Amino acid sequence: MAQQEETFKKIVSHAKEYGFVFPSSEIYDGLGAVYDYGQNGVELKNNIKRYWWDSMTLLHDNIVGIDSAIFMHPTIWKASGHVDAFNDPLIDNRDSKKRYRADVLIEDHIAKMEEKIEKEVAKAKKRFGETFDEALFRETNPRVLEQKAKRDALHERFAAAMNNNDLEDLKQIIIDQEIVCPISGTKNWTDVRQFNLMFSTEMGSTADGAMTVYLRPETAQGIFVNYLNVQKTGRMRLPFGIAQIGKAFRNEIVARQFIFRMREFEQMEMQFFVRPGEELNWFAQWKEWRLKWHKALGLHNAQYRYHDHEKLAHYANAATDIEFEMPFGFKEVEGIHSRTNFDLSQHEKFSGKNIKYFDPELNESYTPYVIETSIGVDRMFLSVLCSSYEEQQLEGGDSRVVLHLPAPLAPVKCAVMPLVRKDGLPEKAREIVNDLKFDFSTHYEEKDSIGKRYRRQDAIGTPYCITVDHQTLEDGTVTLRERDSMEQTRVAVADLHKIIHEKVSLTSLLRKLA
RNA sequence: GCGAAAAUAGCUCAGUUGGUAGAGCACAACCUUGCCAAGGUUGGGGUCGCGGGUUCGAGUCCCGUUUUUCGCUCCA
Repeated sequence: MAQQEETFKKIVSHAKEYGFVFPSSEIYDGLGAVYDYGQNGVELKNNIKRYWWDSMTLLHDNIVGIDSAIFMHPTIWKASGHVDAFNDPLIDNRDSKKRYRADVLIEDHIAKMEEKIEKEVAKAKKRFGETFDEALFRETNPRVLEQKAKRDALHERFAAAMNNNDLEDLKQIIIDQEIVCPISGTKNWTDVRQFNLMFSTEMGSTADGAMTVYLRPETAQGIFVNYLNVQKTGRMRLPFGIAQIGKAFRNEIVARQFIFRMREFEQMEMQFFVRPGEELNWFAQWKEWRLKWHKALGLHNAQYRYHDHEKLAHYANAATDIEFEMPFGFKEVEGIHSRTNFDLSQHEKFSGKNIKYFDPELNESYTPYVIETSIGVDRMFLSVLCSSYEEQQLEGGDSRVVLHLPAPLAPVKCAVMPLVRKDGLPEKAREIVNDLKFDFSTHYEEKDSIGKRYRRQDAIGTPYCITVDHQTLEDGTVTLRERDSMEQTRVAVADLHKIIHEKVSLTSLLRKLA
């Protein structure tokens, strides 16, 4: 584990040193949990997005894309449940230094009261045996009734406090009920504080009553509120999907682990609309397809697993994560959720508009069910970076750091370098660059020894290095050096385009999915 | 937000009981070599995270603050 932490640190510095990821606002000491993508990072990220987008929109004739705005009508977040669910009242125990959700503490306490009642009942049952009338006992036993009354009173007070956002009363409940910290066993609590995980800002001038709007905490809602626009204008029939890539924002209490959890992040989401009753079949299908998409990358050392959710979110009737083994353990990279018709029904309720789908085959209207696939671009980026990174020991005691990036994702596809900086070799190399640059991201390098230049390209994961030497001038061939094997082959300049294209184009990846 | 540790050149770090800021790598120019990094010469680059205090004098001691890392906590 310690070694993996070391490796992770090295990956983070490598990402900065080679222009993949920089801390945001670095010259002002940085901004917590916000990062910028550098010259190589942005290329890698764009390539990941392109791979996902094409796999959705090109390979499925029933999936189309949209790009919805980050600002949306605030009521959308009431309908989706984010206004309530993203507001957590938190409380700390001063002795154990542990932080808890105040509402969870109280709910646990209520559950304990429930247990007490059940214990009473079980005890009586044991005592009276077969003749025991459980229903009657529950309604008449004074101790059970007393417990029930206490529980109901607490429940009512708790619900009121939550509804009114009464943080003081939440704390008072914890004090009154003598709830102790499960770790320290003490009642030394701080005040309850509210953490709203949605960023908000004002739209319009404050003079005429500005409206509070939120930066979206997920991109999905932009798809839900547009699904009927797309369905009607695109003449889509169920089942069909809408894909979107975009930024989302969450004011995380603690955001750490590099770009794994950021306050501003990017999602690639596809919402797939299906007939009610068919959702679990489609859920299984997408679960399979999505893992295949990850595995098609053929990442060095990559490990994946499914993690099925036991405790489901309020909107879901099935959910699984695709987890990837990062240096800090298996972590969620993608979520696949069967969201039922929760979101669309909520929007129907809150907007007052009929947004049902008319199914011409069944000749009836209904609210579609939704399967969501949602992937964090930045997490995907991190997983690709981590599994590609290798410190390789070479023969003769040498070592190199190489990124075994899948060639179609690599920020630079090939580097052209003259063996020496004279005899017309630089000019010849420039000529080759000027031919290749229209189709591939191509670097030209003439500084330092040839070996050093190879190492620099290895460090950013460039699949091919093309070296121009004296023989090139005579017979029009160059050496083509492959990143992973370091092997060199002599090829004609005229064949370069075809050879590189075969290896670095997205097409080869996409064909694996078909 | 709580606790612990850290902050000196682009990177990795040294800097003695407080006394004129250093090394290696990297970077730039030139020379040399020419197929798997670290040859030579020269040069650029730091108000030592920031703000106070003690002192004749602070990178070094004291206080505050910011940021980062780790742990706790949270995670649709």
